[in-house]
Amino acid sequence: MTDKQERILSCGLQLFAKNGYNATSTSQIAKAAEVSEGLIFRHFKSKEGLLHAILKEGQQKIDQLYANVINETEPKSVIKNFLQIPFLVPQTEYNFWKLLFALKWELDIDNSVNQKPINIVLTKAFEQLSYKEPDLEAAFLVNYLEGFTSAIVKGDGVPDSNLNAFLQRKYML
Amino acid sequence: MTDKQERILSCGLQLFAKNGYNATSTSQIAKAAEVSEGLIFRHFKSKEGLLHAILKEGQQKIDQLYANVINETEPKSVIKNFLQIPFLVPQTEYNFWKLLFALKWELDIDNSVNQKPINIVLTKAFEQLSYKEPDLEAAFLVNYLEGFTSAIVKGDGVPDSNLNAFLQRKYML
DNA sequence: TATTAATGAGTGAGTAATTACTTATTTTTA
DNA sequence: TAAAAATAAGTAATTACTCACTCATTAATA
Repeated sequence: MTDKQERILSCGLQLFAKNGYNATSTSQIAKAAEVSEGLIFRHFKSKEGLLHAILKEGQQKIDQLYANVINETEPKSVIKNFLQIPFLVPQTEYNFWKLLFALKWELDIDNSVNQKPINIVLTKAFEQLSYKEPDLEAAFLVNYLEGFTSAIVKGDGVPDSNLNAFLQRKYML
Repeated sequence: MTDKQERILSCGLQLFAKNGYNATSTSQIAKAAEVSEGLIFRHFKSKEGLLHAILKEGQQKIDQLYANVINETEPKSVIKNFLQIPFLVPQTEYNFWKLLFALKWELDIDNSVNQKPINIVLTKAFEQLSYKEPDLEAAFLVNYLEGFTSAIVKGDGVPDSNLNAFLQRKYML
């Protein structure tokens, strides 16, 4: 991975996140990365190739984030860690999350593959805590977190921890 | 409002919702509406002008949807009606909601203007029901509904009423 | 009432600029 | 010195938008 290659990835992420995939041209990326436009196509074949390279790089970070939930065994900690997810994202990675949310609508790139195992683990946790309808409890929280994450990534400020503290009380975590 | 004018609005909404604003060209819209491309600019001045005309037309439907919550006085009904919102959207209007969600990321057109009064009314409802932290209860549900609505509009199927029934039990509505 | 003037809807053929991408060539590196 | 990295200068296609024009209907005038 050369220096210019990294700059293309970085500037590509930045511009895609800020202005959207379709509204960002390869010439803009080249100019921002101080690189000839042709180099983008030499390294990534196409504009879409560049996008997927960017996504692949970020996927590791997502997996790492979800690992705290999936690898946890104690049911209360599963729920607690799940609700903590948005607070574990460093602000430097907000661009990547912004891009993910946008792509869900702009193209049909859906990242919900990772959400199925989360849902299962979460359901199991509520089950162990003797909740009457564990699957619906899980679905409820998953939808909440989607909305919450969307809001903080959109506003790109530090997430409000009051709501999280409130939920920890509510669910006695 | 002439027939062709209506066709431009309708096809514009359809294509913007399906493929995104930036990925839809005015020539595509003209072809779909069986209209000369120039007519779009005669009536709506610009591509962005067309977009805003489409949004203005749909805004009424949103206001109508939220009215059931804001005009309600009985606190339990406020919460109940709020949670009902996604089920009141006819499938014929899914395109419009899809467009709203996409625009939130693609351009910076935010529709959260309407959400502030909802939040206030919802907080007041929890207050009247003697919840200890009504503002956080409201924020929790607002985030949930954002995630839930996003999911059903994205999957454009009929929303699952199980989750809603579950919440009505949970909050004793 | 007959004629003229004015208006708005609609079209088709343009425009310059930008798009994603290619190719031939040069520079850098191992 | 051979291979890889990088560039400059292209390409055809598409973009949002404009222009000059026709046609039909309505309003004003003689």
